[in-house]
Amino acid sequence: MPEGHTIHRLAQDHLERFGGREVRVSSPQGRFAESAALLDGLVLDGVDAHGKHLFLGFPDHGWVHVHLGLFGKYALGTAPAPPPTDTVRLRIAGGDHYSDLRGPTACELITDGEKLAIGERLGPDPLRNGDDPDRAWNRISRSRTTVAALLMDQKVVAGVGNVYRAEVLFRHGIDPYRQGRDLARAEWDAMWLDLAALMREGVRNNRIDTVRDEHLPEAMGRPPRVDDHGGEVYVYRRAHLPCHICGTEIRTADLAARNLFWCPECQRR
DNA sequence: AGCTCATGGCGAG
DNA sequence: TCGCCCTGAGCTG
Repeated sequence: MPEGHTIHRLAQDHLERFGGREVRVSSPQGRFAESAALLDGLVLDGVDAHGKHLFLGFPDHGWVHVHLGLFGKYALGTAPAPPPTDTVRLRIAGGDHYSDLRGPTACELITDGEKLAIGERLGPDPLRNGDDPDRAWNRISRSRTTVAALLMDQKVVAGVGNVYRAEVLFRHGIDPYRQGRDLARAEWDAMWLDLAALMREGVRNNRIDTVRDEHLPEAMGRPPRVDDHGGEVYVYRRAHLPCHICGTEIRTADLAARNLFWCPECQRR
């Protein structure tokens, strides 16, 4: 489930559970074992999240940089931690809690400078207070690339993934194939604000819900539905099903090696 | 038991 | 644009 909201939630959860505490750090799977040994017994003294990147800080040892990629998952739980299975790349344990990381694209010990460099190549993140949507607008407004591709480009906006992309375009009635330079300033400003609100709710609930109350199935006189990824959405993974608003068949296509979903009626050029 | 697919991203060409 | 890396769930047989 890793889009930006997942990472910010993980940062929050790690801070609450382990922040300011000595922690046991290990790598049952082995690929992070050397670094884990360096950190074992130290105090976790800071966390940060930017887009889909998570950073766990240790005094004088820099940061553990985690990127979940497509498959990475965290399992958080209360002590006693279960016997670690051989796919746990990173286990952190302390107090009454443990955290197991499996399948990440990145789990590496990095310096302050390396952390800064990662931040510098990322666009503004709707979940970071003070991040500036103008930086994204500068890219978008000059680009012939489709809005759908721009939204997934982490150098343009950090933290948006395939679900938020599809859903925010639907909520603003924007054809995913429109070029960035054909987007109006007001449209981008509205999408940015909406992303910030949706993703904050995503952090709170630890899932993605994008359907407005008045469009929920019950309000529309339909039975409640359970979506595959666990939230209420308009178009994501709803290929060939009727649009909740207009009944038109939701379309799907490949775009930059990812599945795109949209309603051709509600989202017109 | 084996296949396919998934909310990512990187480097080679 | 393609192939590749990471893991697990949900099929199929």
